[in-house]
Amino acid sequence: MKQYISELLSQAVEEISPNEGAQIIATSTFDVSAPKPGFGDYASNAAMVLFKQFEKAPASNPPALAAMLAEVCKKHDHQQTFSSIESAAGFINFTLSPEFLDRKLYEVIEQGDAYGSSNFGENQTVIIEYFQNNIAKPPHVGHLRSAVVGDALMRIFRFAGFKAISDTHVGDWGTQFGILLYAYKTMGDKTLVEKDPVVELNKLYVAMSAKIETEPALRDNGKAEFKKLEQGNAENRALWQWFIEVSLADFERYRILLGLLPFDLNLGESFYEDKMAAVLAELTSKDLVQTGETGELYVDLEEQGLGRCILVKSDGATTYHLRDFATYKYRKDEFNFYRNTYVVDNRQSHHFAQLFRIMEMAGYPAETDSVHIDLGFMSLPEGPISTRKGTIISLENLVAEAEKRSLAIIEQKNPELPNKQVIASQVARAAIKYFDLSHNRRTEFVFTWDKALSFEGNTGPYLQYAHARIYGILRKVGTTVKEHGSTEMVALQAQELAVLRKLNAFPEILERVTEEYLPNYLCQYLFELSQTLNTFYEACPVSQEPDEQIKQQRIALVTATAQIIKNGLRLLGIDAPEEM
RNA sequence: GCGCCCGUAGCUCAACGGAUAGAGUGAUGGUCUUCGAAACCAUUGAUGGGGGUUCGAUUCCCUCCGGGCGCACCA
Repeated sequence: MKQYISELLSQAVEEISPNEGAQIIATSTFDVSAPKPGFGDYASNAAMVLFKQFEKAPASNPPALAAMLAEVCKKHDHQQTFSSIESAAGFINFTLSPEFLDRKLYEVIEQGDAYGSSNFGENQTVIIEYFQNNIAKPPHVGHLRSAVVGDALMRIFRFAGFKAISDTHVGDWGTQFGILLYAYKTMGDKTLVEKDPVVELNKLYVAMSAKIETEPALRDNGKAEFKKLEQGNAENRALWQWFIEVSLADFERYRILLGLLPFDLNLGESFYEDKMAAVLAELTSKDLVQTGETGELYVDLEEQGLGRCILVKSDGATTYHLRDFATYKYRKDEFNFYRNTYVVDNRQSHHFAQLFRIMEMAGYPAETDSVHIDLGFMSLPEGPISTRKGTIISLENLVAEAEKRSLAIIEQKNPELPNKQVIASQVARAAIKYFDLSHNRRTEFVFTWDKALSFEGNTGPYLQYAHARIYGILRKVGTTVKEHGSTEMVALQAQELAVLRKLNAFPEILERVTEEYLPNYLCQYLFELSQTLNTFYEACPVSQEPDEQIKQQRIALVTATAQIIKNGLRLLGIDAPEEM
């Protein structure tokens, strides 16, 4: 639609100014965007932007030019897509006609679950790395954002015609595993660990970290254990393998608990173990690597304000930087990606800036083909989340608490509901996930139970409720939508038009999400759609509407709305129950 | 010291350089014998300070104030 409007406008400019028009269109850009309510469905700033480009302006000022352009556009809108094209304060506002919106309505119904999907992505590959868990650490509420944002992006990118590939990039390598090995060997109890592996291993790691704090020399023992692991020591390898096994099984449990898509790849950092030497050699051959005072190898980025980036420590062990270089290269070679993305909190911005910069210096287009989808990180009222200090809220507790609260509400509001448990868990997950998804992903926020588990206002359950109410109506009327054109179109109420306008915007919203990696746009849209819908049926009866034609039209309207809410929620990884 | 992010209503958050800065929550008042009150309606209230660029700035630039994060051998 924006494309169509741009063409109308370009054509109009050329017509108004036969001499300069074509040239100006070729060299300038103007916007077509969705304005605030009251200014039509689309608005363009073409008149204001283009006015000063003219040597001999066809009008005396931008508003006058806007008026001229609006007139010409109207003349060329042969399909009568718009009921009005008007200029106001220099803008040109396009209002979609009820006939167009009505056709759109049936398009939604016909396409059903596929409505909003596109081949926008042209099957290009997008790698999305998220939910980066560490071996031997239970995921907690701080991992939630990466998980739900990454999961939503996966779904949205696939829907938009990209080939999206997920990778958890499991943390299974590095000094911390040396520390864990050292802890297990000196303090571990095998039978205890076998009972509840991840929790017990985490306890060991926490305990050793505390010891190191008071006795820093112990750290070297941990580093030595990692060195042994890296050099292939059999005992360390076996233990490490065991840690990975139990941890991966545990992560799978969490994935299901949160209702996330299965992961395509779980390539741990250790996967790149044999791929680091080649990258190091490549960077060295490109003259990027220097040797430091104690023998460490690094890339100097001081001049670019990015400090130094250590690749190999003075004890010969590799760093995660080097592993990330190998990761980039592996992904590039293996998948020839269009975009390589990392859904990681913004404390790692510096790391990714270094990574992308160095790859650029080595001749890869990393600063354009890779994106750090940075997240503001979550803290608790008592301060930052800290595994060491034990101030963590486990995902299990979070989900359990949410289910408890949602079940209590169901008991109170809809005690006759069948499958209460199932619905309660769908509603609970909706509340938790939507809470994270609805914030701009960069926003830092403080987690509080009551906010994260709210069921009223701009929340996941609000959207589910709007959806379930529509199904309530459809159950009541007992008929489905008649074929388009089987009844005459009747004049629409303001509230009906408001809903139709919203329906039309869905595909454009999805496009924006893929351009900016911001799922909160979709949340905002679905919330506004649901609000518009709620307002609509406060004013317009459906099942009790006496006029059969109006009734049919409204059935189509709510059916299409339910479809979009359902599609939208699905893209966010949220279930849309028909009753709740 | 250097770098990145942020500052919007009492609170929590939106706003692709665009028009009258939107929601939620809270508070107050109203709406269920009429399709589901997890809802709806009404009232309330905000861009940290100062410069600049622009026809137009919450948005871009500079500066000050305030907050968060990172910066050479953790990941």
